[in-house]
Amino acid sequence: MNIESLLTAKVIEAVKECYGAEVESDKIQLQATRKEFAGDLTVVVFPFTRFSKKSPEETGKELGEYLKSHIEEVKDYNVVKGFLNVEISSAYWLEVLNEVSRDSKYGYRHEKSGHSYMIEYSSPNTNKPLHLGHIRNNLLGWSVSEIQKANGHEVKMVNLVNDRGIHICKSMIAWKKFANGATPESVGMKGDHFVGDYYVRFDKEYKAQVKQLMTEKGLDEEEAKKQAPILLEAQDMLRKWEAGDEETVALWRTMNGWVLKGFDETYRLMGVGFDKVYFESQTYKKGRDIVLKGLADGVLYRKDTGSVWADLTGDGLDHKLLLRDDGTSVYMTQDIGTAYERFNEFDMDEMIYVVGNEQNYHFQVLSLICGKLGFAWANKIKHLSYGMVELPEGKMKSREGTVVDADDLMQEMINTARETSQELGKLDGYSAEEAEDVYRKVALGALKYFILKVDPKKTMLFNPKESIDFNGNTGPFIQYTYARIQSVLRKAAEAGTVPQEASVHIALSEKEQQLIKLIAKLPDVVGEAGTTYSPALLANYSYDLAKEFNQFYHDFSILKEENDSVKNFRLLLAKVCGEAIKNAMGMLGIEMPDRM
RNA sequence: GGUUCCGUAGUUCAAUGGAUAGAAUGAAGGAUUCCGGUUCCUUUGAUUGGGGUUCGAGUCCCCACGGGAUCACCA
Repeated sequence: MNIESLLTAKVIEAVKECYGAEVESDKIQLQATRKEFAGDLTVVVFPFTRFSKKSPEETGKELGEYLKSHIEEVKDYNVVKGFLNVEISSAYWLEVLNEVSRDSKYGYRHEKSGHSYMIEYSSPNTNKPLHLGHIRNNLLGWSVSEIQKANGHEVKMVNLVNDRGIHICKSMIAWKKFANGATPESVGMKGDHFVGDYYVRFDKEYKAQVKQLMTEKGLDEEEAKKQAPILLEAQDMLRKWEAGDEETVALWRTMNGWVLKGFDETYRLMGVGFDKVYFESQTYKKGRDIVLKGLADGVLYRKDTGSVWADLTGDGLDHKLLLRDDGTSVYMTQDIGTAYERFNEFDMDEMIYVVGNEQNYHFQVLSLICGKLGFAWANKIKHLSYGMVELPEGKMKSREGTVVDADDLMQEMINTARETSQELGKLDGYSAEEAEDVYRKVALGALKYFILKVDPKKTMLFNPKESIDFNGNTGPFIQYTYARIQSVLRKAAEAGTVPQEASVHIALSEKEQQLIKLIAKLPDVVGEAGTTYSPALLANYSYDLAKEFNQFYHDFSILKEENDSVKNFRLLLAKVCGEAIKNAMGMLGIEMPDRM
């Protein structure tokens, strides 16, 4: 039993004993004592004053006295205003340290929780490469999945690739017209970039045609936009695709193949992956039958023109189209269909969609309609919504070409890491390959940390230069601290000292105890996973830990300590701290280099 | 305009309704550097405004102001 639950139980007991009142455990507020006060854990006593009918100070003293005499580990207590600060014995903290040191997977829950999640993230379009916004999506999706796994939940990571529609046809038309049979291989490009270029090429041609129609034929802009020949060609191609035209489907298959191969490379470098990949081309017709059944059941209604709608005005929303006049599906219809199939297939406790906040409305409506259609799983649909990523130069706008490409960005980060590192020459003795591996870890660590440390729902500003700084609240700073710990341990090992379990007779200094306390907090931080910000919590926790270690390291001579048992204890503390950092950062997908 | 999210030091980010709102970075000064690009200390500086609920509000409620997103027979 850890000290928190013991304290909670005893406080309940004390309130009953002293004031004859029953309180529930969730009413007991325990928090880490602020540094400026003596003590380790603080009980907020305000809630009990209504039972004690005494001042907060007096109540705190009575409870403190009870705890002190009933719990061995409670060394002392003090009361400041309405806060009961409890001091825990050093022996307890040392035991915690020893316990943690035995568990290399510290921070992970080892038993299964029995809960299961499906997490959909990434969900790219196959007409252009991934950009900075996708990076936030991918990192969040992957990290949240890892955190849920660490909590003992079963997690299925899935990707729904949007591989059909007019946008794909645009790239296809442009390729047909302008490529002269070129392929990614023939021009030496990544497939997603190659296809993306033709998408841009389409847009350029389209704009030129619209302009031409306006000046030469005197059409107004709206009309010109509808009549541009290249757009008509793309629309025609979509019809052919849907009709299963062989040549069109073959081209579609080839070009999608190029793109997906490119995506795979990006995902690999980013360090994310999926248990299952869905393709919209295989699912886009789903949902239609469900909607028709809803119509038959009177949950939905049909307009004179033939289209099918859901009336959500009763829920403060609008009417939502589900089937067009011609009977075909829209995005919402497909999502209802895929959700239905997924819940049939896996019956998970929660289905989390990691999608940008521009689709908040969509998911609100999705859950609502599924509920109206009578599906029990409607409230298991969760939307992990995240804000846009902006750059110091301002917003990304695809129209203005200010979109930051994911591959380019990662490559630039790696280049920066290489330059900084080579200047400092700390990797001398490493082979070129080993060194490259370190640069990659640092670069991606910088990127991931910077993005994940921010509350997902907030619009954030990504500054590449700041992110790769070796100081401050950054990934590389934490990696650096970790590398230094490894270096100290190597040095110690060379001298023949390998940290063993620490003796319980050692007197702990404040700094040492502080560090142990922080390490002990890791499972709680991971346990926050239900909230959407848990990656941010973990990131900021890792930083606190690294910073605390630096202070600890600065204050004590680890390698020069002459007392063997003290030296052993400090080495052990360093080792455990390093492992905690590694585990916490691991859930963010950030790798720790042993040297950098 | 409707809906919704956000608004915290110069800047980038924190703060389960709890104590004197924390870091980082920037600027100024000082101390230290046991393998490390250090590290530490001091100074500077913030809850958009107004009401309300509460023992207690950056956090919850209402209003105003400012910003983002969304409001397609696109996905």
